[in-house]
Parts: sequence; structure tokens; C-alpha cells
Amino acid sequence: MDTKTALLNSAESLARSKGFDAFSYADLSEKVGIRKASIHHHFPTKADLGLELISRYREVFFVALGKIAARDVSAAVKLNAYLALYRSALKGGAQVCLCVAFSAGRDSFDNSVLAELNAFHDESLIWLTSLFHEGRDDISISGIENPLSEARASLALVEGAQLMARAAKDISQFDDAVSLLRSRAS
Amino acid sequence: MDTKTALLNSAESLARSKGFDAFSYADLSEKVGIRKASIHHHFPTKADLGLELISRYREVFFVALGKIAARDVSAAVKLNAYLALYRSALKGGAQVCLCVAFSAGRDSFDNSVLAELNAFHDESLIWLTSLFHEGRDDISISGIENPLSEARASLALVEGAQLMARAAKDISQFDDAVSLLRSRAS
DNA sequence: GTCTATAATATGATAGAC
DNA sequence: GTCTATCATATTATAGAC
Repeated sequence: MDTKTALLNSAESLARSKGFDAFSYADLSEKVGIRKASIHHHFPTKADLGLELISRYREVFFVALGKIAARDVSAAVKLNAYLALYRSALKGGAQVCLCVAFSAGRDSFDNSVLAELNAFHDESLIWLTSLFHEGRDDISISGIENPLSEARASLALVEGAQLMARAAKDISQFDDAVSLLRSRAS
Repeated sequence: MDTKTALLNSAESLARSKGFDAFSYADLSEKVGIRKASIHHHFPTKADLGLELISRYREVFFVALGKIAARDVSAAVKLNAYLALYRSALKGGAQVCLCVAFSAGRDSFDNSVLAELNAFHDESLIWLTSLFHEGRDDISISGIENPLSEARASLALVEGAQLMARAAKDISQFDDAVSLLRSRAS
């Protein structure tokens, strides 16, 4: 693996466990085994690092969602896969997804990072709305009256559930919070 | 108002808008009009300040919830009051409630602060579970099968909705996320 | 209780040798 | 591309005068 990728991987892990502003180039230096100054060669400023982080994350995340959507299974199965994706991102309660980590960060992000965050949010809503439409049609998810409202509520639910689980360092808080939604997917 | 209260008020505002680790004694100094060193007289360390902040917040918050619970109105009305409390805490999208702010903070909190956070969480669940029991009994809130599950989902929902609204600096994201829950309270 | 002054440390970032 | 050395600045915190 090349140095830049190693830096991105370690930075992502640190951002998701501690927060983007809570880790320093010194932390990153120690994790990757390279001097602080050398990191600036790959990411001149920390803002550059932040932008590349969220950009890469969004790309990878929606490739995963695309694969779920393409499966020839019921909407209920896809909803469970979506919840499993957020659950596994928790790493047992030690990390949140990068989107939650950045949303929780201080207002230290510039417009390009905020644009990525908004895009993540909008794309998620589109994906979820489509899912709930499907679930209403194939009647595999119960009680759907308004797919868009369901999408908005579900996104806030999984993000809040992640936040609580990491704060308590207890993944069962995530499971408890989403159990009601999961129970509607037969 | 005495200096200590002024410090707590300004610190709470800063923590809820920027994050607890994202404001410094210098920021606080400027806001209150007192020198940095003088703050240490009231709060020797920043950890002391954090503990007093969350402790005071929990107290005030559950006094408010107690007043809502004591009202002679339907559970649906109480649920709307609960959602309105979280909505007003948003200050239009600029702030989150202190509980969300601390949950999102880095792992810089010691055990006493984490204990307050856990207590906040547990007390909220008890309050909400009681509310949903009431809503099932007076049939003012629709579709309740398991009050505890509803409580857990609702808490994660409002916290996630706050996080999203502040990240987008747009209170309508909170309203959108909770609209489904609100619509069940007739 | 508040001030000035200062300490000890950590931060993001740059210059220039190899 | 990585290194050593350094800078400017910000952080929490303390000592001691008033």
C-alpha cells in the first residue's frame, strides 16, 4: 500500500473514533511511521486531508449502497443490509461513520467539505426513499405511508443511534434504537 | 448575575454551537469580559467546567420534562411538547442540546462526566417509556406496540435530527426527520 | 476576585538538506 | 519523498501582586 493510502486509512480511523479536530499530524505520524513534516507533502494542509477523506468515504459508501440496491431481494432484506452497514461501521462502539463524525465536528470545515457532507445526506435520502417505495410496493416493509418521510426519519435514526452507541461504547444501544424499524422488515 | 453563572451560560452556548473541545478559555474570556486567568478561579480546570455544565444541564432539563409530565393533557400533547423542547434547543440550527454536543465530543471526558451523560440517557428513556405507555393507554398516539422500543427509537431520532440540522444549519431538517413521529400524535 | 506575567506543551505549517 | 530543524501561534494552567 502506498503512503498516501496508509495516511488516509489511519486518518479515517482516528476521525471516526476521536473526531477530525481531535487528532493531530503527530498522532497520524506515530500511527503510520512517518515524520510529521512528511505528511504535509501528501496533504499540504489538514483541510486538504479532510476533503480527501470525506470525498473518498462518500464514493466507497455509495458503491456499497448501489450493490445492495441491485440485489434481487425484497426491500425488507435491503433495509436490513442498510442497517447492517451502519452497524458494522460502528466497530463495536468504538467508531461512528465518517459522515456522523464530520457532522459532529466543530465548524472548522470549509465549503468544499460541507458540500460533500450535504451530498452524502441528499444521496442517502434518495436511496432510502427509493427503498421505501419498493417496500410499499412489494409489501415487505410494514406501515409505510410516506416513503420520503420514512427516509428522513430513518437517516436521523441511524445517525443518532451511532452517536449514542459510541458515547456509551456499547453497540447494543444501536441495536435497541433501530429494533423498531428492523421489526417492520419481515 | 454573578460571574460564575455568566461563565456557565457562555460556556454552554459555546459548547453547544462549536463543541466542548472547540472553545478555549480565551474565547470564554472574550465573551464574558474577564481575563483568562480569572476563569481558573471559578473552574480550576476545564474538566471542572465540563462537569458543572452537564450537571446543571441535566438538572434544568429534567425539571422541564417533569413539568410536561405533570400536565393534565393527553400523551400526544406531551409528546409534541417534548419534540418542541428539542426543537427550541436547536436555536434555529445553530446549536444542539448539550447532551448531543458532549456525546459528539472527543473522548476527552473523564468518568464523572460520562456518568452524567449516561444518567441523562437513562432518565430520558424512563421518561419516554412512561410517555408511550400513557399514549397506548389513552390511545392518543398511534401504533404503539412496545413503549420501551418506541422510547429508544425516539431518543436516537431526536438526537440524530439535531445533529443533522446543526450540520446543515437548517432547522427544517429537524422538522422533516421528526414529522413521522409527530404525525402519530393526534 | 481579578489582574499581569509566564510557564509548559501542542498545534499546523514551512525551509532546506539529502 | 522523507528527513531534521524551526516557526508562529494557541492551549491549559500557575505564581504572585493588588
